[in-house]
Amino acid sequence: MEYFMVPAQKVPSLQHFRKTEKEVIGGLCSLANIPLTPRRRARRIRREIANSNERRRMQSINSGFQSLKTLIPHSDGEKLSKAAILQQTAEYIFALEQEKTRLLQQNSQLKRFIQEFSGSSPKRRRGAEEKDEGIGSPDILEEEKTDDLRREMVELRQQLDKERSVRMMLEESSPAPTHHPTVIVPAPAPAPPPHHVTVVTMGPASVINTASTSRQNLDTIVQAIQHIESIQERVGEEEQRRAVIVTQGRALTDTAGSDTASDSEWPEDCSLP
DNA sequence: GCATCTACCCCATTATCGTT
DNA sequence: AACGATAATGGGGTAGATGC
Repeated sequence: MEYFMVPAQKVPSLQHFRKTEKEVIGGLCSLANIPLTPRRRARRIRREIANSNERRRMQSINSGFQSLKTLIPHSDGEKLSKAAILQQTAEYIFALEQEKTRLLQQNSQLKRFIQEFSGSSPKRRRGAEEKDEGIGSPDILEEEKTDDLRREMVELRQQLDKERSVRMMLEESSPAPTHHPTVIVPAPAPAPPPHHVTVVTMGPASVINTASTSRQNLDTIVQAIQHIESIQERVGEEEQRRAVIVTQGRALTDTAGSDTASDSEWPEDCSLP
């Protein structure tokens, strides 16, 4: 994180970064020891960088899938393909929306009951009595109405308790959604113009954005170097193995004419001018 | 305005690995 | 062995930035 805190004067401009990038690329080529024309060499490096970027992109997509997986109810250790994760997420959202609608309806129903109860205040009741005077027995009607409401209230309360217990059961059976830290992928927001950007003039978020972009570029190059190094290592190991075989006087005749690992690794580059 | 570069996205292909 | 899922890779398309 120290990387992001460097004072503006000490932060190299992207122009400078490009220069160092070229140096790194030059180093990469010499490191790989590949007999390439400069154009092909550059192309090769660009491809490595593109591959690294693509790898990172896929990783971010996968981390998104993992985040989704933690949010949908599923049993621990259950294997879910990406397609299954998407489908189940859609189903889960649909179910949640339905439940929300149902709860909202229930809520408004309860509100209506409350209003009716508070509405049947002594004052209003008295008025009703005056109006109904002589027509029948208002007290009995009022009692019936109250009984009905009471019954409905009890039913609703039972329904609510039932819902609650079902929900508790569901929560216990399915793992609680754990919010693992997800890989934060820089938003595809247009990056500020490289040459006009200094850390001084930008807000903290922009600083992090630009710095993280540079950091990512560096990471990409480092990954490319590591990739080429690993290829070299494999080639070296292969050569060592062959040397051992030769010194032991048990060299295989077909080994001499076979392609090297590097040949198969760089087919296009070595076969074309 | 145009050519070039770069980053990003998308797709097809291939390799690998686990499951049936 | 067949099959499905996934990762890696190569290559094309495109939008935005930049230099001329």
